[in-house]
Amino acid sequence: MEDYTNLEKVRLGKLARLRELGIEAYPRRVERTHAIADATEGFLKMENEEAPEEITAVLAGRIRSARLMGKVIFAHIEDGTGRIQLFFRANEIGDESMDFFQEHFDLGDFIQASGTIFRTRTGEISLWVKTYKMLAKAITPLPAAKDQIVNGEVVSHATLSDPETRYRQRYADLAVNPEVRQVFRLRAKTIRAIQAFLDSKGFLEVETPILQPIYGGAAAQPFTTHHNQLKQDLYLRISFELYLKRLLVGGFDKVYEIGRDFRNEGVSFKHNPEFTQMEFYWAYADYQKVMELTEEMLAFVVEQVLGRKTFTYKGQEIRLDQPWERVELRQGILEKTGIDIQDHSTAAELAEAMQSLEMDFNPQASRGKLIDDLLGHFLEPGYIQPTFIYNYPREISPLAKTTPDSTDTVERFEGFMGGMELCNAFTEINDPQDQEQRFLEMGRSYASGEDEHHPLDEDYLRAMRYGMPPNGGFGMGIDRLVMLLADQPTIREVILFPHLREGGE
RNA sequence: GGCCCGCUAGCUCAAUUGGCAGAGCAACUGACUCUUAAUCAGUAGGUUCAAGGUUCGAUUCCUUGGCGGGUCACCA
Repeated sequence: MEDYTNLEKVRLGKLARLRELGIEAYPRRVERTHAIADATEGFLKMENEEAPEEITAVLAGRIRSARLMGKVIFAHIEDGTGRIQLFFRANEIGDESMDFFQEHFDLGDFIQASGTIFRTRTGEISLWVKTYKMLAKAITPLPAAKDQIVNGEVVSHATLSDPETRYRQRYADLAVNPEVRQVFRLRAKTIRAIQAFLDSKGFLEVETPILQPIYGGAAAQPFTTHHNQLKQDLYLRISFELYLKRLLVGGFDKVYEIGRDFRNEGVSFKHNPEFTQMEFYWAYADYQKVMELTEEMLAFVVEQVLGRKTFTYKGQEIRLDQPWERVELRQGILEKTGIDIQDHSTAAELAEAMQSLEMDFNPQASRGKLIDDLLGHFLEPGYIQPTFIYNYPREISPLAKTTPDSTDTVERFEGFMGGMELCNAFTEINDPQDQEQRFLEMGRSYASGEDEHHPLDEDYLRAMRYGMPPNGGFGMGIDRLVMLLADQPTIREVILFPHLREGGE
């Protein structure tokens, strides 16, 4: 058992005294009649009536502040719906009951209090307490215990700000930082809005395996695990793509999934080892149609979540009330670097041309990879307003169809916003022989690297041989979208329990 | 993985050139019958991330390690 701090020992002493008195500090049952917000709302309604009647309520919540003034006590309690002031006065409840509160209750404890709702002389809606009882004794003090409500906004005067403690003890962070709770409400709303949009367009939400015998659909290192009974190695999925497209073969024309992907790679402000992705696949559509749907979807989601079609991210206004910028990748690179990738058909030539640029790159990289590097370095950070970059190198897009007039460019686009890649989509390959060829090419290029081999998904090819409708596919990082909407600088602020290295305490 | 920065009381932070480790809030004792960062008086609270080194003396300087943050690299 871990050592208790002095502050905790004091509270354990209070807990022990409660037990000596035969008082249950963690009772099973609560007699609450109103959520705090409901009680407040009811009082406001009643106040405006001709013949107001007294509102009696039993409220429950966590004690967030207490002002002990001898014969009178003010305290604020908070539940999931809001905050209200409790008012205790010796005249009503007696000295003994006043002392009992002062001796046994601390900030952070959960309390039940019954009484009538009224306004104090300063106008604050409060509960005039007649009886009260302990609901749960807190042993450890909450880290930030001082805040104030000014014009309905909570102003913290002492706050939990150390990021490590905030992420490791998210419960404490959430308990004391209401704006953090707000981020996760916004996150839930965002996901609901995406579902509402896709549902309204006739998409079916499905669930596909997270434990997969073969991983695929993206370029990433997987996490591996093992099924003991079956003596089988398994991978945590790195994308949903190949399973969702199997469903198109099965006759579902429009499917989507929102769920967790796992990538065994570096961690950064925009990368967490597990992250939430949304992918949809749309039969009889191509990447142009997907682009249009993307515009419509994001405008809808932003409006649903924020109530308007513009928002501010890192101090810049981002507008979803107009069509996205559309830039062909080749043109974009030409404009920003002066290099026309069309003029450099091999990796060596392109690398040569890139020597003059102020940028580090691996001269051994493939042509596609170099083009992607140029995009990431010179274009991506500048796309604050919603922008589609389209027509990508074939060799970094093994699941996308080529454009009609080219053998090395594919019908693919990525969407950018706030200087970040947000989504990725293409006209999907549905020719099984083309797909097999692409897999084999990827296999070769991986084999030339050393540690990585990309397994060939034979079952996926078998599915495609049964006939797959032409389709457009789409993937979007939900965490990044939430970062944008909640104006948060790192992915850790939008994931409840972000990954941290073990230990540290 | 490289580089830079940080780690001091429960929380937020100080500490001069290397010279007795401090403040506000929280806690404890007391006063106070409409306060709201309540106020007032008093008390207590520390393995300064860890280990080692230099020194008469280390929160401070050096080495190694841990964790976090930033950044670069990696991430078709």
